[in-house]
Amino acid sequence: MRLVVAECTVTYEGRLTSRLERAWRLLMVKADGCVAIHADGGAYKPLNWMNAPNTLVETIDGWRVSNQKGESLLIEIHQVESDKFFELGADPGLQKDGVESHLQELLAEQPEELEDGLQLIRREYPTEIGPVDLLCRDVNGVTVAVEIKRRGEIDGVEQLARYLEFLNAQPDLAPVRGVFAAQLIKPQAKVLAGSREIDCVEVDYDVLRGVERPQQKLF
Amino acid sequence: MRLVVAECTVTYEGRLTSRLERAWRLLMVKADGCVAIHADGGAYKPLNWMNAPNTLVETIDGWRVSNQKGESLLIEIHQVESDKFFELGADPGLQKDGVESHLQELLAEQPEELEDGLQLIRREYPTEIGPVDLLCRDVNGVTVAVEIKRRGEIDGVEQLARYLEFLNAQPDLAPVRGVFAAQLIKPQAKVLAGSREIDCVEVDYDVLRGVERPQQKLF
DNA sequence: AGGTGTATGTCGCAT
DNA sequence: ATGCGACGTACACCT
Repeated sequence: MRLVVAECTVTYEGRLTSRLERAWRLLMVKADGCVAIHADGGAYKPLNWMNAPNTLVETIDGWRVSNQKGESLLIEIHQVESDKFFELGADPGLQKDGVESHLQELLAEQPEELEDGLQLIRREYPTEIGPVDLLCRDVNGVTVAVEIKRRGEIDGVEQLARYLEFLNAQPDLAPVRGVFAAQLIKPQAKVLAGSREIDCVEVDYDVLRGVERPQQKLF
Repeated sequence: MRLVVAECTVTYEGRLTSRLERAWRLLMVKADGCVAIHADGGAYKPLNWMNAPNTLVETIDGWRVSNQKGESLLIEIHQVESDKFFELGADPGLQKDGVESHLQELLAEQPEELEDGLQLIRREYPTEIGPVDLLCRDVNGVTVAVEIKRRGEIDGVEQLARYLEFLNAQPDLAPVRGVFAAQLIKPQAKVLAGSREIDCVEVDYDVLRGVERPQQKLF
């Protein structure tokens, strides 16, 4: 990894056009060739960047980074305060303990947390337009399609509506109604769900875990 | 900006749990206090980070970064190769050109670039499910909802279809038809738009700017 | 502070 | 390659 602290002026031309006026910034070049220009603030996102693969040409005036997609980053370098190279080696990578898939597991085990008497028919029920998170049967014997999101927004409701349209076209399943489940459902998503006659349920991840492993809550 | 190259082991607990095994990485601390941990590859996104505002406590073993939302980043530092501080000063900021808002401004001024005789009723017309980019009236007096994207993809068509559904439920506006405008519209989006009876218009940003400021193009 | 829409989103996975 | 969904999305803008 090469780290350069320099006073620079930058122009990006590609998916949009942007310009950075003359100032001191950090230029980062990683082993894969990607380039990022960081200011001293504004969170982790760089002001400008160019992902790998790209071509970096170093001239007397600065750097010209370009790629095959027609994007280009022109870095005019006026003064350099530091220019260092570090050999970091490969990274073992980030291990995540997921939340999204876990939520689906928990609700598949405890569908009655969504609605009294709800019983699981199948998880990841396959359809031509994609898998339905949970297919269930309610207390009246009616089929229920459940879409699960960590955060419930409009596009999740749309997704469920498409599934319902598809499932209701199958005589052996119809009628099928929908339940939209998420840890938090946004107002606009609730409005759209209401207009599509889809029920909304907000679920608490910690409660679900407690239901799953009640012994953790007893003492 | 403080740049530390160190061999470290990292644990993040917050919106999820994650772990980085022992390896050499770059630790970046910006003036606003935000912390980012970069590997030597994998684009501009850091492996882990903590946005400002937060609290950084430095101990003999490493750093503990935490915030008020209950997130924490534990950086165990085993070896340090470099630890440098640079005073970069404030950044004049990134100037962008060619994003959706500009396109919307230009088309609001020149709706006839979308369709002959089209007249603007209102920009950002509010509905319960979100603002319609442009609400217009066509040469026959029919209401037209315009959705503008930089790049026209399926979800943009879906968005417009939702607006049309809601607008057509209002007797004082109905019937409302849709126009989907973008610099480039993907084939699938065109197909979907066609099936929803939504017109597609590809607009040229440079031409729109020329229409707005013709004197710039004359010489 | 909270809600909503945009992003040079990025990233991963399936087709 | 393209499409699609998730992301600790981040971020600006508005109420």
